[in-house]
Amino acid sequence: MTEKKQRGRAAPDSKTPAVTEKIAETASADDAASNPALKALAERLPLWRRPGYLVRRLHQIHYAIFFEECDGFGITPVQYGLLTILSTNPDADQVTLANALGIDRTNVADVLVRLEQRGLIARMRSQNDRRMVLARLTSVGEDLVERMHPAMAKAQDRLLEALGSEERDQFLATLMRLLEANNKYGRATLGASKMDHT
Amino acid sequence: MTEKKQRGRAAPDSKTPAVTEKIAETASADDAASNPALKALAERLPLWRRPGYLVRRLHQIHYAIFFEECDGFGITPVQYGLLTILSTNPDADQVTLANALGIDRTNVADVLVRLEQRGLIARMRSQNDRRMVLARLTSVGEDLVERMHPAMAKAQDRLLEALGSEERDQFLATLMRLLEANNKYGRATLGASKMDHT
DNA sequence: GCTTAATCATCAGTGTACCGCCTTTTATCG
DNA sequence: CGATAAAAGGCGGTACACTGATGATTAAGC
Repeated sequence: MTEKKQRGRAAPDSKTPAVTEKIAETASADDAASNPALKALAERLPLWRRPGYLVRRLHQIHYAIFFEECDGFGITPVQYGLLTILSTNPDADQVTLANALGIDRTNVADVLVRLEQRGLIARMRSQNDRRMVLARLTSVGEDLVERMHPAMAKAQDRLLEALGSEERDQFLATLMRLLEANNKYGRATLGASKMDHT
Repeated sequence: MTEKKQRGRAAPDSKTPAVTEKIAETASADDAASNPALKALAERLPLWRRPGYLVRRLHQIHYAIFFEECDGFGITPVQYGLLTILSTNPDADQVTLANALGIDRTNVADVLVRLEQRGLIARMRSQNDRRMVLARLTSVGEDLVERMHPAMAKAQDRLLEALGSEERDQFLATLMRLLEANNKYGRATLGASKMDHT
């Protein structure tokens, strides 16, 4: 029955099993509530033991902390990441930026539009290769990157402040190891190592 | 022109410097490219050393792996998380679900609508408290939770398969520690511990 | 009982993130 | 040189994630 993809990922024709009949509020409803097989499954691998779930939660917490520290700048973590890359790699095209940031190229375009509207970056077609649109910081953008850096750094610190320095280092090392081992997923393959981040 | 909020989030009045003037494509552009102060900042705390950035990347990788393993089911990680909670807590209202999942209540409503359209859950107003909308799995939903569980579990394993068992345990322990220490962010305060997840 | 406050759901709006398809431009091959 | 392939950007669509505001219902205080 295929059930197709979800989440914009493909799914040009998500018809799904075509079941829309409401449950009868009667009969089997109660069995449903206490299905022992399901309970056993959920207990064997509960939410809070699924690494993917934990990582998603931590990601959201970082967002919250970031906004707490960086309120007033009106910049999101992704936007600041993009600005950071532009600060060391001016005149980068969107594919390069996507690889460096590890996000999708269409998403990079979206973010760039917002940053351009705010006057933080400027975009123009490359003269060498007229397919490419190059982006660079404006002086306003440079200024903002600099002024906002302490707040951003504070947010990074706060995310891990519950850990001892040893555990923190270990955690970061493991994170980097995982990223390196899985650096093949998504439309953007994370080519950060190709840039001068050394 | 105020530049409004970002990302819907707070910032009740983040007016930011209110700059929208485009750069003149002339003059100071080249200085921008090689601003030494910015380069120093970026080198002091590059992207790949920012825990928030690393966590975001890992989160995305989990998504990619999840879809690889669970393709054909058309279920996202969040959707499966919600179904998992419903499998042990039938007839939960949306606020309870939001707290258990650690996501926003409006988001829970969105996800529930999609799951209902696919016939995996049923929703109805509570008779005791007519403000609440209760959700429960349909038999189709129960079936899917069960059939999909191995693929989901495989995705969880694959995320950490690059680690040795000791490092994996350490990583999970640290993740849980961080979540516990930061269990106060976001509109959902993560009341998972209040539910029967033990 | 009536006013007020709290709670739950929903709507509108913004931002991130991804996919598939299409057009333009460049590179490549015969 | 002309056809074809490859690369870059853009568009439309879907799913998450959260804020703020509004309306309905319940609970609390008088």
